[in-house]
Amino acid sequence: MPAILSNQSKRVSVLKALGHPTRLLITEALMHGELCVCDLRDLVGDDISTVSKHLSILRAAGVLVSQKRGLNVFYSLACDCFGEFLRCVDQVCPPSGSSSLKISPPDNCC
Amino acid sequence: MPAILSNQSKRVSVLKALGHPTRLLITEALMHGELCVCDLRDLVGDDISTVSKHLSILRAAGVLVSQKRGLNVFYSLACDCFGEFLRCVDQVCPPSGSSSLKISPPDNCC
DNA sequence: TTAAAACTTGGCTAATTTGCCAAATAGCCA
DNA sequence: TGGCTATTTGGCAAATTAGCCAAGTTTTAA
Repeated sequence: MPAILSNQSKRVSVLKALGHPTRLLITEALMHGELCVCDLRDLVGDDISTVSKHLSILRAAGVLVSQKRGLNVFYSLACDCFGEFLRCVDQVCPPSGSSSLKISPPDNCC
Repeated sequence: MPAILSNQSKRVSVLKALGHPTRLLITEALMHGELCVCDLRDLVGDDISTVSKHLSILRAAGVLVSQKRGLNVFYSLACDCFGEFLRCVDQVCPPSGSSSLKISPPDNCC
């Protein structure tokens, strides 16, 4: 991976990293504070090597940071704005109906 | 696809839909107003069937809505908050260095 | 040192996603 | 109607991603 990513590529990395159920779950869990890899493995239930790979994707995207203490590696959110971010995601939302043609002006959204 | 998606699944759909360079490009282009499929094909340069599939992913995720007028189908953002959303994405960002261990408190982020 | 625990990495197969071409559909106009 | 344009859908091969096991690394502690 190149050291310098365009702003566009950075955005895509962040979005892609978070666009996976396990990785979103992990990231949401970390809103309450740092956790080590085995805590997260217990949370998601996958093999620990799978969890570790998810974590490295999130860290490479800049969503998480890690800190090694003793035998454990603790992961935490790289910034505090993740809650607001999720609210933003929820606002980019489907209008109450389905995903069909626009009929009325966007309703409950934003 | 089930009619009712959990909030979690909806978030993942939105993030996954936007986590692709072409789809992010399309969505950003639509911040300036609606465009039809062939406008978007000219913008991204892929085959029109590829563009159409990207658009249906974005629509299924609720990011875009479409409106057919005559021969054309015009796509536009489902809500106005996409600019703010992008600002949010940019805040969930890598600290200036690389993706390594946490050394100093998160700096330029948030 | 040896062992053990906590992670990460390598390697592999299965599943998913991408993107093209060709064919189908829908709407407009002569 | 028939032809033309715009778009969607089906189907396929190539590329990417996911997730498991096994092996390697790092740190602690006996």
